[in-house]
Amino acid sequence: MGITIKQIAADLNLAVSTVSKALGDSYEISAETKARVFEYATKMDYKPNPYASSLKRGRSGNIAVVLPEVSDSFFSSAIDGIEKVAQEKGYHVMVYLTHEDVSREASIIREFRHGRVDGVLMSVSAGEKKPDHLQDLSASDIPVVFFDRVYEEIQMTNVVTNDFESGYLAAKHLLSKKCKRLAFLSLEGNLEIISHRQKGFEKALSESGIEGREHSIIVLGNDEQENLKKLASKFKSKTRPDGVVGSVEKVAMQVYSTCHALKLSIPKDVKVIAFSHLAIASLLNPSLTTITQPAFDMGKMAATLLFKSLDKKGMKPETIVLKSELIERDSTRM
Amino acid sequence: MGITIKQIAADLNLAVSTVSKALGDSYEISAETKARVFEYATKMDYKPNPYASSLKRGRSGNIAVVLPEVSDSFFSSAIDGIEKVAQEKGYHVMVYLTHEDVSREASIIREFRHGRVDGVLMSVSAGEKKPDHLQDLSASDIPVVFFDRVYEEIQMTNVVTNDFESGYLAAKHLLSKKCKRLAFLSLEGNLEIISHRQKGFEKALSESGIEGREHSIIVLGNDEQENLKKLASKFKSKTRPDGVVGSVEKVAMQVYSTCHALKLSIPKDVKVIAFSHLAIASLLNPSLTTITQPAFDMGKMAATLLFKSLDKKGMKPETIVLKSELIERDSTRM
DNA sequence: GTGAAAGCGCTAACAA
DNA sequence: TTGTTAGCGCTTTCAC
Repeated sequence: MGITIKQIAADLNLAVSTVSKALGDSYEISAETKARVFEYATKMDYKPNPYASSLKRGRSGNIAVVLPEVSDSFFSSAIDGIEKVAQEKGYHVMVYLTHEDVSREASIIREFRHGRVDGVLMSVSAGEKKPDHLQDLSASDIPVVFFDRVYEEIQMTNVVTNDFESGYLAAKHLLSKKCKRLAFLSLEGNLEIISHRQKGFEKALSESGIEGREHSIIVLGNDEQENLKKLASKFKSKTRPDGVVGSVEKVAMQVYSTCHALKLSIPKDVKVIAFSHLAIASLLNPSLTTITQPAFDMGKMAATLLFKSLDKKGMKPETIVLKSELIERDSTRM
Repeated sequence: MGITIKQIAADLNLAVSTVSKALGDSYEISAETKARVFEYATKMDYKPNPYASSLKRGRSGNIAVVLPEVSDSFFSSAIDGIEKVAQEKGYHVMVYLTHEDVSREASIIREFRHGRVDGVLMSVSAGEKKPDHLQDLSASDIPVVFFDRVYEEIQMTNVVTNDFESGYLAAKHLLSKKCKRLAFLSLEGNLEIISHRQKGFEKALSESGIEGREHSIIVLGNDEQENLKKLASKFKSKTRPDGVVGSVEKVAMQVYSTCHALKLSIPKDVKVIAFSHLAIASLLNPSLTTITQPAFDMGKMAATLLFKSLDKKGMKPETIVLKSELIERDSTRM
């Protein structure tokens, strides 16, 4: 371990507190002493022990990022944004993955109430159970900002995109391409973000006048093999959809796999549009029409809001809405 | 913040040390007292303040993961593996991104020598500067495990794949597909992992008997636009390669972009094989032949080795080699 | 079997 | 301007 303040004090014949103040550039300390201390500290590569400071000040300098997974391109970009802001602010980022497991999420979060982190950024995991732990977290005095997958039951600071509108536009897009039987690929587990997208989707359908029974909602889970089976059977049936909205990236990729396996042509047999942030959407076979969220900016924004409320406690919860963008590519071309 | 040991002691009319020992399940404490303490602690949801323990024991319970980026599928899978092991061990994972910036990497690492983390997992960033900071880090008493992008000058524990052999096989693969002008897409910045792959590539060429001037090494950088320009000019030239080895995922995607833009057919005009961990390689246009590293397992292995050396200090540096797998897809089919 | 006390490294009120 | 001291919450010797 590095040198301590105590050691510096001894070496320089000063009191510990003098050194501490000098390092903190306190007005109480003479320029001369400060210079001596700084010089020596630099020379010895002094860095404060983070845990001693944390203990004393009640701040750790760490923030937590709690996510379902990191291999989704949305989340990895969001981390990028978060990490950037954190580095600028001198904070350290602890990453926790829930893998959509609510009980794991709960036990992760419980750890936070005892000082390991000063604030939490979170995208909640899908799951059926009542999220008491989120209530607890928000009731604690540690600031939390939700992003993307928020939980509206509790009033918190949220960073989201225009999901309802995007779901609406996605369906509209497919309808404009003459699709007759639309399917919305949902994700099991009560995510508000999914249901907003779905409601937008449904609104477009009801406006279209085509009656509902032609359309379908397919609820997929966390098990890829299961999903592929479910999709295959749906896509082999008489009522195969000719237009599909993927509510998250993963399910869109599963549709691609299914169509490849069944030798269905995208976009001829099935048109596909998906909520996705994939940088390489344009390189897919065929290139994928996406509703792309500003993932990096959402991460940055969420982190910025978190730091703001760390600076001055007691900020009012607010909800920031960033816009997603529909980018048409070959998977929905006529 | 939660309740403290002191508070428990007061509430239960015990000494602080008694409570501490009881919670530590010390043999000195009577079963009865332990029971009382445990019960009360559970009821009050007591969790030790991590910084107080850290300060006292000299261990933080945190590990650092230092990576170039998180949006590469190799790294995100590796994080997955690391995080899994860490969660099992009760450790917390701090993520730091260098964005291939050596000086940023250096300043990140410097922070570690003062107790914030107990150990470091690292994949070094590409860069020209002499990595003194890595020397320093390895000289410090904090355990470090390098994975994938290691730095062989210093004897450390490493987790790598069979890069030389894979580079060799990649070139062999292209040669077996009748490619005549091979190109190796390198990454600027002296990464050993890249040069191993390149040396394997070159060995295959020299064995093939085809003379070297037909082949090329294209060195790409961190700026995507620059790279695309460089690739476009290369691919428009007379000496356009008809077989390409992408040394990392990103450059392979840039080749795809370039070919799409120039309307070159993969695999007819150019065959492409790349080091990549993309789950959706099979969904690309065309599906991409890959050399796939066991990213998740490498992360797990690296973390496991780190925890092992945290448990008992002074372990000998070792190098674990995991095997990559060549998966042929359409991008190299004849 | 329990408690008192020192101290991890740092900060901050107070004294000199 | 500098130094003394107490204490953040916890662990760990050592005494009772």
